[in-house]
Amino acid sequence: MVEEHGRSGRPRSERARTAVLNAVDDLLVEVGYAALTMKGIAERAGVGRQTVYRWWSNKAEVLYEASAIDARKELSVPLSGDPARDFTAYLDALVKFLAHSDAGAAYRALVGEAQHDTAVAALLSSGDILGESATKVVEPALDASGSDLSVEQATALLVGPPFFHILSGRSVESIDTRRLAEEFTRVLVARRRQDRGATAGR
Amino acid sequence: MVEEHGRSGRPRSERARTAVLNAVDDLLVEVGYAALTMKGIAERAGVGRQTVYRWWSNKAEVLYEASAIDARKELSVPLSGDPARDFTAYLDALVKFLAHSDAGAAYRALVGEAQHDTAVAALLSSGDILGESATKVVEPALDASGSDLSVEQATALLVGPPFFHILSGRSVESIDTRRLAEEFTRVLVARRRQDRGATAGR
Amino acid sequence: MVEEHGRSGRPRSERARTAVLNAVDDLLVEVGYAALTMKGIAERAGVGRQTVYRWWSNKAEVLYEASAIDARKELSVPLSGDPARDFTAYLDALVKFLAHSDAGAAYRALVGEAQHDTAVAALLSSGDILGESATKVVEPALDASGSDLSVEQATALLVGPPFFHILSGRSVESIDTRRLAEEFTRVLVARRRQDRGATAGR
Amino acid sequence: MVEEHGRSGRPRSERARTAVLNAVDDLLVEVGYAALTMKGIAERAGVGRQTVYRWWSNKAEVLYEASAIDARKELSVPLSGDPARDFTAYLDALVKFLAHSDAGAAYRALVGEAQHDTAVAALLSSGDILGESATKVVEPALDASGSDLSVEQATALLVGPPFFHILSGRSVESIDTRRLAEEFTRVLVARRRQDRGATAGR
DNA sequence: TAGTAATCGAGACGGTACGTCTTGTCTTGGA
DNA sequence: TCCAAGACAAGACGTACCGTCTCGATTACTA
Repeated sequence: MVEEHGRSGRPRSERARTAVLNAVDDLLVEVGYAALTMKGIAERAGVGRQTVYRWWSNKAEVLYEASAIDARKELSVPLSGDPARDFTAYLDALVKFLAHSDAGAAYRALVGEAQHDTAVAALLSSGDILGESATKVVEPALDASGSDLSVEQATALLVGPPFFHILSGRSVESIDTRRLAEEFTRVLVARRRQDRGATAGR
Repeated sequence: MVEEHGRSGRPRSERARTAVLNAVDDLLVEVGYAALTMKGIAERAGVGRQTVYRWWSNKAEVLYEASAIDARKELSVPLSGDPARDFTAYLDALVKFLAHSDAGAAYRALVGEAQHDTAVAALLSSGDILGESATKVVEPALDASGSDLSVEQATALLVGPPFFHILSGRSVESIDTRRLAEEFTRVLVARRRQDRGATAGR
Repeated sequence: MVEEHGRSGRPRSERARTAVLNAVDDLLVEVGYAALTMKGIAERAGVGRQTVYRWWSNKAEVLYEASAIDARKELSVPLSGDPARDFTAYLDALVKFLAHSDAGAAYRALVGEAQHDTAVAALLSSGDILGESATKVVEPALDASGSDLSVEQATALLVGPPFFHILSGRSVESIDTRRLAEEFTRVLVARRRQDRGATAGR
Repeated sequence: MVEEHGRSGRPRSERARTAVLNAVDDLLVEVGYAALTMKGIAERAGVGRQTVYRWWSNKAEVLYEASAIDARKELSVPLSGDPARDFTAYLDALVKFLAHSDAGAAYRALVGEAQHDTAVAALLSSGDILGESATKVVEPALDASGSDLSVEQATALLVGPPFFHILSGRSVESIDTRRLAEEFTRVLVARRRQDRGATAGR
């Protein structure tokens, strides 16, 4: 990929860009999301404030760019071919991400902000980190199962319970990922067995 | 319970209290959570700022007190005795609450804030609105089903999918509450049929 | 003197009155005039705020009542009959009062406040502490000298120089009270010698 | 002197500076010193509060900068060479300044504040407006007279009486500047006549 | 090689919420 | 009627951050 920018003028400083992203990473851990400010980011990065505003319009955007790669990495699990095993592995990764990782804390903060800031909501929708990662695990099994659930519905069934558990402040220890994976598997399979019958009334 | 206040001194003004709660209700709808400020609340209520700070330590507390009653009311559904029907009714109420009501918008904002503010997290935990309302619907059916799921696990299975769907910004229309209720019912029942067998490997 | 008050009702509490005056005395020394507040006075005195406001309308009034007696005492010097000696004694007392005593600090603060608060100005005029004390020393000598200066003019000549010196922040050490007394004496005497002559042109 | 600012960064706005100084001038006349607030100054000047605080630490500093130039101008009198005439002219200017001018009201307020605020006291000492202006009139005559009074002592003798008169709230009309100038002249001269003699006892 | 133009760091700008403080008034129960 | 306690509406305090702006100083591409 060739280096290209709007024609002439000084090119964007890669040094400044990475300094900002690192500063956000550090500050999120040190002071938390609430105390994270554009001013603080710029000062920590040793960068002018205008430079931050030039490339990101608010702290959510910086944070998103700074944590999205880590998030995707942490939510990526190798597929074994055994659905139940893969679901369990994914749920383990998901719980670890949401409840214990820095990138997960950033993600939770962004989801929180998105509840009352449409710009942040759009940002999160543009790269649906949780949805994409879950889809990779769910889609193959869903196709094989013959279930009539949409991928979206299926991922919500898989991701929803632990997501709710953690975001609503319940204890992480009481999440039984193996059991959740089992129940999810059963839902997919059950659907196949009842092709003609139970859902006829709908 | 007798009206009692710390012995001497002017008693708390009920007029001021309700003015503040009403102001918060109004302002949330008018300007949104982000633009909701303690200063703005006080001014709208025609109340001194000190008076607001005296009884609530931040906007989350005021908002919680102002919306909790509405929230509980909106999430309360009469039980018919037919689990599947009750689950559907509850999920309908839940979706309507989370996605369309003012109290639900307040609740989502508070859940968001709780992700990076432990005080708000504690506040929400102190009166677990979603958990309590779901428990009323889930517990009777769970007891009758003989399933070994804990109430907490079961409510997460019921509430999690739509909760995730809405908070992660997916379209509300694609939520099929009847289908979710069905699957949830199946999970409870399935467990009973397999008392000896499927879960033995755990 | 008989205890009298407006007819019926609870009589004024002498305990509260002295507690307030003592509190003001203490607080002036401890925190200074700027940090002296009606609230602070009431709390320090263990008295309701309304009680303070009932009897004094602002901190200047309380301070005036609390320090006027001390002030008068500190500025009262016994007359010897020798004008120069009496003037020196008075000036010594004046300098000590203005520059070093607590009552003097209170007086200076009140004079300061009087520059932009007519209520305080009226309060100070009502009991002209400096004028009265100076008059006691100046008037006898003035009468004896036969000078045509008014008492007011003469006191200003005596009190003015050290008053200006201290209130304008000059070093107290450079005040030579003996010399000031001498010059003042000379002014009184000189006037007599020139009854016919120098002032004819006026 | 070259315009220099700390190297980089946006330079100080002269527009904001003069707007603040003008606002203070106006507000002092309109609302008085007591009701003069940093908030009010900023709003009147159409300037952010931070901008005011950035360059002046309290209202006294702003007021000092805003009125010092006027004060110096009002207290500057041309010298005729005739001491008595110059003293009278100076005293007239002084009385007019202290009792009737806006800059004088500001000065009196600052002197008042200085009685209980060491920062203001230091500010006034740093540019001794009254002392400097008086010195210009006193020093030449003092040198010529051969009196052993220090300049400081002599200025206190000249300035003190009207200063005391006005700041202690006495009527301005009863100040006889011609007479005060005469007496002051006499003090200087008297000293010369008694080089050997009267002061020997000291 | 000079000119053009967008970048960079720094930091002042107008604006506004923060949470605290004091003001002077009011409303209790008790003396 | 007074008193202590303390809540009330009002509004200034000094600080923090917002997003914009204006500097001088780089750093490329373009002519």
